[in-house]
Amino acid sequence: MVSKADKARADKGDSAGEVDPGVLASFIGYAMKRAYMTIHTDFLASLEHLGLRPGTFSALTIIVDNPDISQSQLARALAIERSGVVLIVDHLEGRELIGRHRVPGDRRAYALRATLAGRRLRDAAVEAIRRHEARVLASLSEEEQAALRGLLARVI
Amino acid sequence: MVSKADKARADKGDSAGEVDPGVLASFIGYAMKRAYMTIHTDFLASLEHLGLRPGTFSALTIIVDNPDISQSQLARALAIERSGVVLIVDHLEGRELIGRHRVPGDRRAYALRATLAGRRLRDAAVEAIRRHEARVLASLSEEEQAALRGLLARVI
DNA sequence: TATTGTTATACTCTATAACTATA
DNA sequence: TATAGTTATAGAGTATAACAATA
Repeated sequence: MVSKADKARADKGDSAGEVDPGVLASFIGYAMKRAYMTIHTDFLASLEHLGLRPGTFSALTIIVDNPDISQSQLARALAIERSGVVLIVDHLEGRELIGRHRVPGDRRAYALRATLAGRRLRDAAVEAIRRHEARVLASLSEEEQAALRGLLARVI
Repeated sequence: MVSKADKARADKGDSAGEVDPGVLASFIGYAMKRAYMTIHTDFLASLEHLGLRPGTFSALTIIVDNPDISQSQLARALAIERSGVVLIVDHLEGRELIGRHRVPGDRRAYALRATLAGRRLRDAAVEAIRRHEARVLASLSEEEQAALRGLLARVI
């Protein structure tokens, strides 16, 4: 059965669903991208109220879990260039979420450490992300989530 | 046993592996991002010799599979703004991979159609991507690839 | 009034290269 | 010579807003 709205859209050649994904649908990478984008959009929204973006959250949580990490080590952990880390660390330091401390014995490097406010914000973000993941993966059972996790790990 | 190189790195605090992923490792979204990035990097490399990027490839293959699609429809299919489509279509048209044809009865819109060269380049890209996927998913059996595909579809 | 395509503009993320100070 | 951090700059991708032509 074709609804009036469907017919109107079909007549105008204007339905989003009418576009054939074609060969794209046969690529597992296409499904991966769509799933990633779906999750990522909700992920962004779930962190927005805390003033965090993916890059700032990742950096903050790694610093919390690795006290006295250097900027170069952080760059490798985030898989970005050191020049990019400077901007993120500037931002986090400006918000007093982390501090740049001197390293005894190497005056080139900084030892990055989260402040109390930084640890608290990280914990709040983790809670927000747990709620986000529960929301986004609601259609999968515990077993299926574990299976997905395992398959993704095998790809990496 | 600790190798000389490992010891040197440990002494310098310089091993990439020494950074604790911490709570990040407990997020399925983190595994998804890493798997997506791994695949995406190889995907980019697999299209480079054809002069295609993800955006230009996606647009080209959708145009091939949907002759006479409009730019607005293409924008919805790619989930980007119409202004972005203009640039991609300009590029593909400049390389004579597609043509902008007039639509009888609506002088506002274009009907996009791939040229012979466009269809051939699309087919070559599909072959390159099939090789890329075989490479990237080599660690998974056919059944596991199907399982991954199904789980990703459920997330979308 | 609404839609199609277009232009101008800006923002985010990331990379490259050159620089300084230290090692 | 090599490394840690910094700065300046540029590129890709995308978004927003305003516009002309057409519906």
